[in-house]
Amino acid sequence: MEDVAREAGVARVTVSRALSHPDKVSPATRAAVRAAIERLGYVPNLTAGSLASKRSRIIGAIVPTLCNSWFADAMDGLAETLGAAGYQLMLGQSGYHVDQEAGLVDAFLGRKVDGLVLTGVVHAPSVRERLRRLRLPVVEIWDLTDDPIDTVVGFSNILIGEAVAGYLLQCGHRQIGFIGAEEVRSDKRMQGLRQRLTAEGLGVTAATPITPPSTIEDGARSLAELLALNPQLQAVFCSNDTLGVGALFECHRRGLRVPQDMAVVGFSDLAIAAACVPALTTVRVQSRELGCRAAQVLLQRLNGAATAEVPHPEVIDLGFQIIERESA
Amino acid sequence: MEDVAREAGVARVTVSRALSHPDKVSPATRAAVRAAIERLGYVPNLTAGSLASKRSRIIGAIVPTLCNSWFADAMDGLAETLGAAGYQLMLGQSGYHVDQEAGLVDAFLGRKVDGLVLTGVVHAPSVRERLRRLRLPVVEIWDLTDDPIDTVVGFSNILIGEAVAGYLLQCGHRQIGFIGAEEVRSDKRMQGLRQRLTAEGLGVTAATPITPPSTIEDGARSLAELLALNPQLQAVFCSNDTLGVGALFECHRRGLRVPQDMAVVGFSDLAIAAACVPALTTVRVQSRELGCRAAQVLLQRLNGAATAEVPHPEVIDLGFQIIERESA
DNA sequence: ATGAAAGCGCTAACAC
DNA sequence: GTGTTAGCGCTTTCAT
Repeated sequence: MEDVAREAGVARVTVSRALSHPDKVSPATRAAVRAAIERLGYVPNLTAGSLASKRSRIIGAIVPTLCNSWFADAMDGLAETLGAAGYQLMLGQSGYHVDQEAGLVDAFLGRKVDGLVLTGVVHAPSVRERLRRLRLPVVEIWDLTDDPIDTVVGFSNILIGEAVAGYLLQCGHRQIGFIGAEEVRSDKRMQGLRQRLTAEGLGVTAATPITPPSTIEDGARSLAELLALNPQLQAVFCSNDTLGVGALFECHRRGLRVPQDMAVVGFSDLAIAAACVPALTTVRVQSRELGCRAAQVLLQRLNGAATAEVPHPEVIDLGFQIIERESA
Repeated sequence: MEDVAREAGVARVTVSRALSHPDKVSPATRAAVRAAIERLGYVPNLTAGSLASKRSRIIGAIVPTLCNSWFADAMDGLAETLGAAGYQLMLGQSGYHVDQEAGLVDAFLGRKVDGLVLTGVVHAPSVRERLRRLRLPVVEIWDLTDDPIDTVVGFSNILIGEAVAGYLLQCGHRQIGFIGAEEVRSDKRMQGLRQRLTAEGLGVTAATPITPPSTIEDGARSLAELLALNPQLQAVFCSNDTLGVGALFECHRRGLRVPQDMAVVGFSDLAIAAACVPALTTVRVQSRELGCRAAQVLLQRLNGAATAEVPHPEVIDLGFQIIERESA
C-alpha cells in the first residue's frame, strides 16, 4: 500500500480511502490511485483491514452436514447472496452435535465474523448466552421458535408433523407410523404428528431413530421394523425423502401396493421424490430461498447498525407445502 | 490478552506462547495462563494473529455451485478434514464462470488464505499465473491435467467418456448419443466418448448443451431432441444423473423399453440413480473422498513448508467406476 | 523459560 | 480533499 501511495503521489490513507470510501476522494486522485494499483498489481490485505476496522465482512455458517442437499442448497443461496454484497462465507459442519457446533462458534468468533448462521434453534447454553451478549447478528434457520437468539427464518417442524398427520387422516388412514432420524428437528416433526394423532385418539408406531446420515437402506429396514411392530400399519411419515424412498423400496419388495396397502410421505422434496416410482408425496420447504433470506436479514442488520437502527428478535416463517404425488 | 497476562502474572508474549507453542512454556505457567483464560473467558483474536504470523489457517475453496450434491459432498469431506486439523473453510461459488472464479480467487488472496481448492483445471490465465508465482498451495479437483497449477486430484473426464463408449459398444450399440451440460468437464466426457466412437468409425449425436443447473426436464427434453435428430438412436450417455433420470422418463413416456430400445448411462452415481426405475447405470466418482484427499494434500503442503520441503506438481488420479444397473 | 521491543498492513480519528 | 498520528491484537525477533 505504501508503494501504491508513492506511485500515485499521495499518502497511504488516501489509497485506503480511494478503496473503501471512493466518494471521499477527488475523482482525479481516485483515478491516479486506481492506475497505480493496476500498475503494481496491488492486492489489499483484508486481514489487516479487518483488524483495524473491526469489520471482517465474513459470515460464519454452521450446518450439520453438506452431504444433505437441503442444507447444501441453503448454503448455496446464502453464499450467493452474501457474495453479491461483498461478504465471504466461512462454513463449518456440526455433525448434528451441539458441542461441535459450540466449538465452531468459538472458532468463528475468534475470527471475528460479522454475523452467524446456525442450523436449528437448539444450541449449547453457552452459545446462546455468548451470542446474545455480544449482540452479534445471528440467524437461526431450518426451524422456528418464540425465543430466537436474534432472528430465526425457517418453518415449523411441529406444524409440518401436524399437517402430515392431517393429510394422512384425511386419506382415511388410522394406523400411522413414523421413521425418523436421531436429530432434534426430526423429533419435532414426529411430535407434531403424534399431537395431531393423539387428538384423534390414535397412536403412532415409531421406528428406531436413524443415526445420520440416512440411507435408502435405513428407510427400508425401518419400514420392516414398523411392520413387525404393527402389521396393521396403513401409512408412514418419513422424516426425509431418502428414508421415504427406502420405505417405498421395502413396500415394493413385500408386494405391498402403494398407496393402497401402504401410504408413504417424505420430507424435503428432493429430486428423487419426483423421480422414483411411485412418485413420493412429500413436504417441500424452500431450502435455497431460506439461505437467501438469511443472508438478506444479516445484510440488513449489518447496514442497519450503521444507521443506528437497533433491530429486535424476529421470527420469519417461510412455511412449507405438502406436495401430493402418487405415494399417499 | 493484556488482561489474561496480568491475571496470570506474566507477560503478553507468554500468554501467546502458552496458546500457540505450549511446549515452549513451563507447565506451571501454562496452567496459570489456562486458568486465567478460563476465568476471564478470553477468546483470542485470530485475525490479529493471522496478521502478525502471516498464517491464517483458512483454506479457500471454489466450486461451481453447492446445489449439485457431488460438489457439496466434496466440500463436506474437505471441511471435515480441514476442521479436524484446525483449519477453516472459506467457500465461494463460481457459477461455472472462470471470471467469477477469478474474482473469488482475488478475494481469497486478499484474505490471505493459506491454500486454495479450485474446481477443474481451466481457469483465467491471470489466475494460473498469479497462483504459480505466489507458490500458494493449490489443489485443483474434479479433473486431471498434465500441467496443474500445483497439485490436481481427480479423475480423467476424457477417460470416463471413452470408458462409457467402450461399455456401450460392448453392449452392442452403434447409434450413440450424448446429453451434456454447457460446461468444460462435461465437454471432456463428450470428447472422450467421441474419440472412442470415431475410432470405431462411428459418430455421436449430441443434444444442445444444457445451461446449468441441469434438471430432470432438461434430460427429458434433450432425449426428445436426440430422437428427432436420429430416430435410430440406441443408447445415450448423460453427463449427469439428473439428466439421465430425465432421459429415462422420456423413454417411459414414449413407451421405449430400457435398455432394449434405449440404453441410458448417467454420471456421478447420485442416490437417485439407484432409486429410479429402471435403476440407472452410471459412472461413480468418489466425491467426498476427493474433498478429503484435497485437504490432506493441502495439509501436507502446509506442514511440508515448515520442514523446508519443496513439493512439486503432482497428479493424483482417484479413478472412476462404471456401476452397471438396469438401464444399460 | 520468560520478557521487551518492534512490527504485521491497514483504518479512524483528528487536524490542515 | 488530504495528510498526520495512533493504534487494532497479536507474533515475532532478540535479549535476558
